[in-house]
Amino acid sequence: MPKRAMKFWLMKTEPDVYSIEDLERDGIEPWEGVRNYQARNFMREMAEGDLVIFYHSNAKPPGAAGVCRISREAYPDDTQFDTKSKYHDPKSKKDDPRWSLVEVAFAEKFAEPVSLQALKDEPALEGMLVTQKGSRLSVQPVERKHFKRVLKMAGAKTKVR
DNA sequence: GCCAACGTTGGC
DNA sequence: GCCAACGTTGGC
Repeated sequence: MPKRAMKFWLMKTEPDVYSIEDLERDGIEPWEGVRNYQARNFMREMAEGDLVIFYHSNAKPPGAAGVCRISREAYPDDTQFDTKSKYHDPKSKKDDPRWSLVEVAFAEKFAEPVSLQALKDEPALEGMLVTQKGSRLSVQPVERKHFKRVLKMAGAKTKVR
């Protein structure tokens, strides 16, 4: 079977909790704690090699901080069964896990983050979910043309054809 | 710290 | 199934 075409995503994180610098240090990180069905469903669509804009929310300023890629496709998030975890979900069943995670691998940290304001000000990014008011979704699909534009704005090393 | 947006929960 | 109450996200 041929591999499906690469897809593009955006994942949000608060840099106080987990930043692009943390990922640069760690190399690979299991993306624990997503507890939103829409975000979970997008993670389940991800395949190894997909590229992700690493987005800093609740930052000064908020914006795109770098790039990572999916290094392992979705599997059950163990923290849902851990009563000591803040991500514990008492309603999730071992034989039918409710929450999944993917693993992401560091690709690059932008020399300068591309701020949310800059994303909003770029006409070529019209329609990009993250620029829309009230968009709270922490895992989002990104159109190829939008992804490429963000890379260009960042002067990124990562190249997409 | 405020608050708009929006997802989830639970009573009915 | 409706919807009010509540909780969370995340920009500002």
